[in-house]
Amino acid sequence: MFIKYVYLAGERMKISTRGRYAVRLMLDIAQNETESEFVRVKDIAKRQDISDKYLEQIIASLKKAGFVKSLRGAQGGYRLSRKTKEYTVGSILRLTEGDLAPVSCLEGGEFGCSRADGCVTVRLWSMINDAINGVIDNVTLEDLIKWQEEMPYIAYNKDCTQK
Amino acid sequence: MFIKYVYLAGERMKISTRGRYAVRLMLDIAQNETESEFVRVKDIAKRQDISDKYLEQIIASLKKAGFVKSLRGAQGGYRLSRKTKEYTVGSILRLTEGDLAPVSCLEGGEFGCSRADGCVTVRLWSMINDAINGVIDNVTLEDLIKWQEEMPYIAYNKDCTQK
DNA sequence: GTATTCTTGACTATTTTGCTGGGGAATGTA
DNA sequence: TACATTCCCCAGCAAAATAGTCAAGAATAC
Repeated sequence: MFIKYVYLAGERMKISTRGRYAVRLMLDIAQNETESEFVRVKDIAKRQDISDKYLEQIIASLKKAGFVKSLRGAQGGYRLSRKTKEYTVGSILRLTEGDLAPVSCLEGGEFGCSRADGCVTVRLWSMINDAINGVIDNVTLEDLIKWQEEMPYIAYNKDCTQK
Repeated sequence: MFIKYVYLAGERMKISTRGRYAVRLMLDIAQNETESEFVRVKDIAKRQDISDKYLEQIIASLKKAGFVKSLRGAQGGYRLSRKTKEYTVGSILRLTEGDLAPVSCLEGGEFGCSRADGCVTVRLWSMINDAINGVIDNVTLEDLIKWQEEMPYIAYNKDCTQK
């Protein structure tokens, strides 16, 4: 044993697999559902190369929020409950990641900070927050699909092979 | 015991205490150093209400990167090695938080993803990345100080009472 | 010489992440 | 009605990251 600890970059300010998988999940359903057919988790799992058990867990929160409809039993599965342009990426991410504010102070409610007005740095965090929201609240599932169609080669619809 | 588990929002997409403390630390030094005097960690810890042992750890990486100069012994302490406008918030955060890209694929180098070109979602993560960098790479320590001076009441120079 | 202050490195508790697995309930088809 | 299928719910767990703490040592000013 020569090396005991190897420093790898921290994982802060990262979107977790839950959030990323949720976006891919919704995108997959959007692209594979038909008038008459539901999309099975098992198939999504295979296409996206994600554990189906983990996907089940993630889709549960999407179901709970009414983002998808489900049907049990044979020929069952999931489908979107609205049109693709009605889902912003932000709405999907917030369901699975929680509030995306870079510091808790900004979250408001129980976790907000009462002294936020007097903090310089909070002004900074607030700017970061606005910048992030400016993107995720203005990109919809429809946009993602459009981007994919514009791609001249095979699009993986996988953000990465990595975790 | 009635409640066993309480679900609190996840901590993803959050700037860690290390990063937030580092910004406050630099700001504190900037505001308290003089021509002849260094700023002691102990004093910063007291002013900022952060454990001095923890601050020592954080300032070590700032020292290592040449962001601050130090002097040991009595009357020793730390001071900035450059002008306040030469430190962007991004440079400070990246030192303590690592790369701030929201997904590893974007980091390039060892952690980058070779297939990034073919991913729709990566285009999205990339937009978020640009938005974040657009803020943190354009705000300097000098700006923070200016903001604080503009504040009509006592500014805490603490982003929060919270962790 | 002595008090002070930085410097280094190891250690630890807690939380979060990223899963896995078991069993049950509903549904369509034969 | 039997049965395979599919969603649904809950429990648990290993690895990693976070947010520190602790102890001992080296340099410096007075």
